Amino acid sequence: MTEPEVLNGRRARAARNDGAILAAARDVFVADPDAPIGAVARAAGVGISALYRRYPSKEALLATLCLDGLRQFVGVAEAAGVVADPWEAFVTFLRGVVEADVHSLTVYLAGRFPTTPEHRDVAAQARERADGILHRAQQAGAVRADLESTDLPMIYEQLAAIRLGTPDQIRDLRRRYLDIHLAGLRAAATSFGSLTGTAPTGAARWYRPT
Amino acid sequence: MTEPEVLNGRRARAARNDGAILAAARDVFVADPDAPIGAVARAAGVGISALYRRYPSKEALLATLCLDGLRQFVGVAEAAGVVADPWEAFVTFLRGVVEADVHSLTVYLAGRFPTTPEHRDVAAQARERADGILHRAQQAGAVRADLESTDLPMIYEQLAAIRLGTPDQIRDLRRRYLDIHLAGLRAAATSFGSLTGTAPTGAARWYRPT
DNA sequence: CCGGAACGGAATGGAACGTTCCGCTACCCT
DNA sequence: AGGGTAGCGGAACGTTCCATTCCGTTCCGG
Repeated sequence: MTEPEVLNGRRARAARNDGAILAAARDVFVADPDAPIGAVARAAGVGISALYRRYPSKEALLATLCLDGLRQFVGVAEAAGVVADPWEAFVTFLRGVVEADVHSLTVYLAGRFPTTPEHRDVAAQARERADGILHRAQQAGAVRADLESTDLPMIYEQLAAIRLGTPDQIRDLRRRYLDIHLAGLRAAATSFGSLTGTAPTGAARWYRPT
Repeated sequence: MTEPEVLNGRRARAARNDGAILAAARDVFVADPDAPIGAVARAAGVGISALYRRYPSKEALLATLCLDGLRQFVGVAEAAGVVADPWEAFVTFLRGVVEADVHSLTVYLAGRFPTTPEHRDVAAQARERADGILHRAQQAGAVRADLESTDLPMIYEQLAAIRLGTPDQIRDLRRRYLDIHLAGLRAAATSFGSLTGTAPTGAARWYRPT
């Protein structure tokens, strides 16, 4: 990059499009994983060619988006990991995941494109971080002991299913219902009764039934 | 119906198909509201003609299914309403709604066909019954007071989003996560903090963004 | 033994969508 | 100054999918 900040004209526009397309794709596919690619172009304010110049196919775009989501997930977990109080770390983590709607970018999109080893690597990292935060909170006696780590994705899934109204309303509602989940997840809530049934097995999650 | 039980031959088969088609439609559309109508025929073990003989269009079938779902919802609420203990009534009600997957038949399907006044009537009845059960539990000090009646559909929605594995596994998982919700909904859980944000407005629920 | 109710499944018509392609613009480099 | 081309908009193409229609067949009821 020679003269990075004075990029104007054609190149500048292209650089801006890079970001605009990714952001638009994120918004569109989070709202509807089956959205047509033309919708992404429209949302980004560009033509279809601008998409295909950057990604060889829809699948490639989805794969990129998903990988970004996984990395963001790891970032959220890292940020929450440094919170001193185990319960607060757990809460910060869950809020972060829900806020960034990272679940809609990862599990929701998985199964719609061929996953790469890199996806699996980052996903494994993500799982590890999340498990650490959960176990710490459980050993501190803050989170109920009968919660398993594979329960967490189910909680994201439930909150990601809230899709009512504008993005702002969605965010507020998800916060509201995360409050309810959190109240039910505290160790003290175990006195109301233990969880019935068993948590899902981890392997089953990475595909979607058609 | 002359000789109702001795119906054999053509008529008997037709009568059986009536039920088989509805049951198959229920299963198929609960699993995927966008399923093609051919999938229903296959699941029912009949040809497409058998469907179109009974329903003039896919929309009509969906409308019937939805109305059935609403009626079932009212039935569940009635059954729960007679439980003496307010908290137990509330739990019975929620468990019934989740068990029957009534939400997937009503709100999930709404917006995919033109609703009739009858739909609205039964839906209003359903809302009324549900509100009664909730308010009774709240006035008895069993359910947290900051829960609104429009929060309930959001809880169904979250649980209906759990679609992992076989129908049996789905049922078990939903029970498991309903346990967490219930723990968070008890009045005692208010001590962990009040709910943030506001419940959705009722009007917004009866359409789905495309 | 005939009329038609009930049905299976192929045929039809149309809509949606991923991808390709064509032509244009305006910037870069010499 | 001006050719070469990166970048792009959007029409066109070919395919897939699906609701609905249609036709031939079967077999009950009278």
